This record gives sequence, structure tokens and C-alpha cells, in this order.
Amino acid sequence: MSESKYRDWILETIDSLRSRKARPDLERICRMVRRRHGSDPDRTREELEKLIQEQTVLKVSYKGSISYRNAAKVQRKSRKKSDFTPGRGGGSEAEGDALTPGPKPRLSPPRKNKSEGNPGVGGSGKTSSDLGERLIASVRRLAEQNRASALRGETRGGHKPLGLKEILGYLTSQDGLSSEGKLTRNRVKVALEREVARGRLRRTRCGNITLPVRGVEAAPAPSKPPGPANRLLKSEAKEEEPMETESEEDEEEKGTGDAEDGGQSDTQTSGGEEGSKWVTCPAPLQTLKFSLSLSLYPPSLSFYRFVKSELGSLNPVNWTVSDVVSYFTSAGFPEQALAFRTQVR
DNA sequence: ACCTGCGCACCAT
DNA sequence: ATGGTGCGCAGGT
Repeated sequence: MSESKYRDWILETIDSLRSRKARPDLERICRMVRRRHGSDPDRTREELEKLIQEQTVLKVSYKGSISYRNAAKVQRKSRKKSDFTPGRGGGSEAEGDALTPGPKPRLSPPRKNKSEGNPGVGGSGKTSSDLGERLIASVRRLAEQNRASALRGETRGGHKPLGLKEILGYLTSQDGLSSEGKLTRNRVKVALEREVARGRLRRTRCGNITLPVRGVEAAPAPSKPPGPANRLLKSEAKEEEPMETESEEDEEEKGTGDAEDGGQSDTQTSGGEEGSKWVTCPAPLQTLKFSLSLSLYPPSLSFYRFVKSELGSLNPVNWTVSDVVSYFTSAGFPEQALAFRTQVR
């Protein structure tokens, strides 16, 4: 109970700081919550941490410092602020990508991680291969966190598009300062590409990053990063698009740390999916386009733009309905995915 | 001292 | 080009 109270206070505070054009950082949030509600900063910090875990609040690295975002208002691309919902239950799904990380996640990884405690010196450099390793570790961690939050059933469909942005943010906030060899978007991007090419990481059709499917790491070579279009037949679609459908990836560190959410875990798959069997029915471009107009029930400009831009580089002619559904879902448009599936059926 | 508003340079898309 | 972000500073309490 007190929890929701804190959630409101913190969210309110973040919004307030934002509208004031002040960075919503830990210090300001704690101060404002204390001034307005008399809460102890430590308690506020604690509650904020919980909010981050459940992705109600996003911890991000922006322009070199940590900021906290109201997840309900973050827009991945150019989501217009479709009305905001006074209460939470309300309509807008608002959710999308998230960055969850934190210098010190509650989880206690079997591995050591950077001594985030004192980065100041540290010294020398990190080799590029090291970055690759960290990249993989980050993806694993983020995937884990995403699943954990999905279990909570926060929002029906808590998915997690893991993209360069999320990974970069995670890395940055993790080692924070690291000397000047600072992690630049480009640097990470390059390392990411390299790992994808090596098969140590995997890129989904829509550009999200996931761990490679178990046992396939040394992918023959068929998986080429750039052209996801064709080559997608239901026959070999079995392991396509794991999204948050989970069921593989980590195995060792699963129950190790984080006692928190060991609890109930009814449907891990989260609403968006169901036992989708790869339908044989192809979803040609025409169908796709036609469906778009119907899929936009809440007329969503962002979705329209998204599809329009994607259509330019993709060729969904051979996609199955499931492909499209997975694609939309993982891209952050679960509703449209559902609508699409319903119609095409 | 602390809070609020905001112009404008930044940055990602 | 567009739109979110927040530094730095002015002004209010």
C-alpha cells in the first residue's frame, strides 16, 4: 500500500522536475519528495529502486549523468503524448522500451561485475574484446530483468525491445564514469555488430538484440544481419523471434540472486502471445498494408510511421501471420499485433 | 536558501 | 527536420 503512495509521489516528482526542465536525478527526486511529503530520502531511494525494478521508472543515462524517467511517458520513437491517463489503469499502454539497470541491481550475479563502487581510477583501458564481453553480459542481464518484470504482469505484454539504446544506457550506467574512453554510441554499435556477426548475440528482424538461441551460437552463416526479409519460412521459423517468449538463454544464474520475484509466475508468456503455431497462410505485403488501416484503432501516428519506415527496408512478402504478429509485438505495438492477427485470420 | 520558469544548445531519431 | 532533455541563469518565495 504504502508502495503505491510512493509510486505516485515519485512519478509525480519526476514529472514535476521534467516540466520544470530540471534533471530528475536521485538528489532532486529525494529532495522534492521530502519537501512535499516529508519522506525520508533513504526510504524514497528504496522505493525508487523498486520502481526501477518493475520498470515503472526507468533509470537512464543521458548526457553523461543518470536521470529517471516516468516509464509511462517515455516514447521510444516519436510517440505523441496521447492523452495522459490520470489514473494508472487507464488506457494508454505506454510502455515500450525500458532501461533497467542500475549500477547495482539487486541481483547478485555469479560473475563479478565491475567494481562500480570506485571507478575513478581503474586506469587503463578496456580492450575492444572486453566491450564485447560486457555487451553480452548486459544483454543477458537486461533480458533477465525484462522477464522478471514480465512475470509481475505489470502491463499485459511487458515486452522488452532491447536495442542499442537500452544496451548503451545499461553499460553507461554500469560503469558510469570509466575514464575518458567513454562509451560512445558508435563504439557500442560497432561492438554490437561484431558480436552479432560472430553469433554471440542475435538480432531480430526488427533490429532488437537478444541472446543467441541455445545451441546455435556458432551459427553456420545463414544469419546475416542486414536482410531479415526473405528466408523466413514457417519450416525454419521454430526459433525465430524469441522475444520475451523466453524458454532458453540463461540457465545458470537464474535462481541465484534476486529473491524478490521468485514468486508466482503463472503465465510467463504474457498476454501478447499465445500458443501461436506458425500459420501457413502468408501475409503478403498487400494484406499487411490493408490491415494497417484496420489495426490502428487508437489511431497511432507512431505506429503508422513505424510501419511505413520499416516497409521500406523489409520485404514481408513471405512472412507468415505469426511473423507479422511477432514483429509488431516486439517492436512495441502489441495491440496492433493482436488486431492484425484477428483480422487476417 | 530553496523553488520555479525558461531560453537555448544538445542529442537521438 | 523534429522533438525530448536539462544546463545555467533569472526571478519569486
